[in-house]
Amino acid sequence: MIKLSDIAQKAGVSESTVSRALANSPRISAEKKKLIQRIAFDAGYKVNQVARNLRVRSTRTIGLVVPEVANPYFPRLVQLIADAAREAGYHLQLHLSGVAQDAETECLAAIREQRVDGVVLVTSERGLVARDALNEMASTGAPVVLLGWVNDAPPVDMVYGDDAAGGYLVARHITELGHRRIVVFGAAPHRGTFDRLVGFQRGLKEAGIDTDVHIPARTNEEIRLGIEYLLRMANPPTAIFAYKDSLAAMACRCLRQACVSIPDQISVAGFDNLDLGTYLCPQLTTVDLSMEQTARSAVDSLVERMKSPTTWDGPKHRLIPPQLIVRESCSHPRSTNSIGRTECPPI
Amino acid sequence: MIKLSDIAQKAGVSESTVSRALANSPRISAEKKKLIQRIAFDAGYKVNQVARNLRVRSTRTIGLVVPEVANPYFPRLVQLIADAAREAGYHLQLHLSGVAQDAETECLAAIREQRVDGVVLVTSERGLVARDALNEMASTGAPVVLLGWVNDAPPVDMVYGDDAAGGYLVARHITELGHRRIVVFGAAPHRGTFDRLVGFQRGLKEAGIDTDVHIPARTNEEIRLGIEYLLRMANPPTAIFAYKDSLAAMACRCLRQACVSIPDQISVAGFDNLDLGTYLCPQLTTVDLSMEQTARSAVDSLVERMKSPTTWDGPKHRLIPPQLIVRESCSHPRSTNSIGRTECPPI
DNA sequence: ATGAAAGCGCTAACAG
DNA sequence: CTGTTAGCGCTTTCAT
Repeated sequence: MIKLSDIAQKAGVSESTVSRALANSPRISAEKKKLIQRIAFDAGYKVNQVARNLRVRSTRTIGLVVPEVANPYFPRLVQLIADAAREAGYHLQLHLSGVAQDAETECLAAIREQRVDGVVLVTSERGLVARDALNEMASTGAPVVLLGWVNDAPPVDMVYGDDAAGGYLVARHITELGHRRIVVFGAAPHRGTFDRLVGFQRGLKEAGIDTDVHIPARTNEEIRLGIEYLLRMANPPTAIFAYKDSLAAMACRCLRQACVSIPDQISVAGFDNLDLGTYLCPQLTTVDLSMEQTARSAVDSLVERMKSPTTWDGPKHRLIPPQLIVRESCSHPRSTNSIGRTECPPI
Repeated sequence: MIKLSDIAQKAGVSESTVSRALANSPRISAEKKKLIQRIAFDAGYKVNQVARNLRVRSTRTIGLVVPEVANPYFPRLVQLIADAAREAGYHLQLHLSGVAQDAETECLAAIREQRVDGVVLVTSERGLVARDALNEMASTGAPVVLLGWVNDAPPVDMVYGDDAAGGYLVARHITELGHRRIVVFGAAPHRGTFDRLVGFQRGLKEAGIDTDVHIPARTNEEIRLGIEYLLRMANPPTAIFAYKDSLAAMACRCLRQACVSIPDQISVAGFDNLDLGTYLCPQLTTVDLSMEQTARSAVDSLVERMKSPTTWDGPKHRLIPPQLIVRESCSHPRSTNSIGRTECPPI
C-alpha cells in the first residue's frame, strides 16, 4: 500500500509538504499543491486513516449500537442516522447488540476500544441493559446519546418519542369515531409501550370509557387466541388498539381469516407507522413518532457534544411529538353486534 | 483516556509485559498475568485499537457497502453478514451507497482509507456502479466479495442467487397447477430480474405455453393500472408472476380492492421470500434464495482470502440455489372466466 | 514556503 | 520470563 513518504519521494519534497498539500493548507504554494495532489492521485494514494486517526486523536466515526436490523423497525432508524452522520461528515460503525440486547455491554466495550468520536445507543424492549458500561463511558465525558426506552434515565443525552401523547391521540380518534367497547392488545413489558397504554387509558377516561379488556398477547399464536376470544365475547369490541404495528398486522390477518371485516365490523389501530401498514388492506391507521426527527435530534446532539467535548452542562432530553396517521382501518362502529363467523363470504 | 504505559507504571513493569499479559501470552508467569489483568481492569483500561491497528496492520474490520437499509430486502442481509462477521471475529463498518448507488465509488474510497481487512460490496438494481474503484481495489489484492447483480462480472469473488432456476421453479409450479393464461409483472431492468424472467419463460415453454403478456410495472400506480388492464381483458389470466415480493404484495392489494379473490380467481406468485409475504392474506407463494447461505458464503469467502492474502488463484463464484416456498396464494385455476368486478361481496 | 523531528499508543523483534 | 528498542504512517510544532 502506497504511503505518504512514497509521494514525497516522487514529488521531491518532504512528507510534511505532501501532508499539507493534501490537506489543502494555505501555507503551500498553489502550483506545488496542484502538482503534489496530481502525483498522489495518479499513484492511487489513499491516506491511511488509522495512522491519521492515531495522530489526530479522532476517528470521525460514530458508533451505532442497535439490537438488530432484521426487523421492520430498526432499519429505517439506522438509515436515517447514517444519512445524518454522513451529512455531518462522520462514518458509521454498526454494532448489533442482539434481539435480546445480550451483547449490549460487549458492543459498548468494543466501541470504546475503537475510539469512536461519539456513540448512539438504541435500546429496545429490554430497556438499558448495559447501564454500567454506559455510565462508565459517560463519566469519561464521551459523547453519547441514548435512543429508545429506559426505565431509569442514566445521566446522558436522550431522545425519545412521546409515547403517552401518541396513545392519547389514538384514544381520542377512536372515541371520537364513536367506539365505546375497546380492547387493548399487547403486553407492556417496558417503559415505552407502558406509556402508550397509559396515554391511551387517559384518552379513554376523558371520553368516559373504562376499558378493562386488555389482552397481553405477544406471539402470533397468542394473538390468534386473543382474537378468537374477542370474537366469542357476548358483546364483542368494536375497536382494537395494538401497541405496535406488527401486532396490529397480525391481528388483521387473524380477523380476516375469521372473516371479520375491517373496519366495518372492527376498527384496528396500531402504533409506529411501519411501511408494513401501507401494504395491509385496509391500510393501517397508526401513530408516527417521526423517526426523521429522532435520528436528526440524536445526531445533532452528538455533533454538538463532539464539537465541544469539554463543556458538560448536564444531560439534555429531547422529546419527539407523535402524529396520528389516519388511514383506512378505523371507522365508525357498525350499529349491529353480530360479528360474522357463521358464514364466510366467498372471498 | 488511560493507556498502556499507565498500567505499566501502576504494575511496576514494562509496557511490553503489560501488552503480553493482556494478550494472554504464555511467556508471562501466570500470577503476574493475573495481577496485571486485574490492575488494567480496575483502572478501566481499554486498548486503543487505532494504535493497535496501526501497529499490527490489520483492523479486524470488514467494510460492508449496501445501497440502503430502509427497504425490506437489505436489512436481513446486513444482519446475517453482521452475525457471520462477528462470529468470525470481525467488526463491521457500514457504508450506504444510496438507493441509486450514487455513493458507491465514494464508499469504496472511504473503505480503502479506513484500511478494513476486507469488503463486501452489495449491488442493487443498477448493477456495479463503482467498477473502476472495485477493479483498482481488487488489483491491489484486497479481499473483496461482490453480492448481487452485475452485467459483466469483474475479476473478484462473487456470490449470487440462481435467479433463472428460481424463475423456472415458479413456472413449473404454476403450470403444474393447471394455469395456461399467465401474466408476468414487473420490469427487468437488470441481470437478476432478467434471469428470473428468462427462467420463467423457459419453464412455460417446457409446458407448451407461450405468454406474451408482460406488464412492465414498477411503481405502485403502474401496478394498479396494470391490474385494471388485466381485469378488463376478454380472457383474463388465471395467474400472475411478479418478479419480486414487494411487487406481488402491491398487486395483491390492488386485486383485493377490485374484489378479486386470491387464489380462487387469480393465483399470485412472488420472488424473494420477504417476511412481508407471511403477513399478507393469503400468504404469498414465492421463491427463496437463501440469504443465510448468501451471507455465509460471502463472509466465508472473505475470511478465506483474508487469512491468506497472498495466494490469488482467480475469482471464485458461488451460486445460491433457489427454493420454491409454496404458501397460499397459488392454487388450481377456477374453471369459470368471470372475474368479479361487478358485485363486491360484503367481505 | 518548506523541512526536521517528535510523537500519537501500541506490538514485536531482539537481547538478556 | 522480562525489558529495551524500533517503528507502524501520519500530523504538527518549531525552526529556517
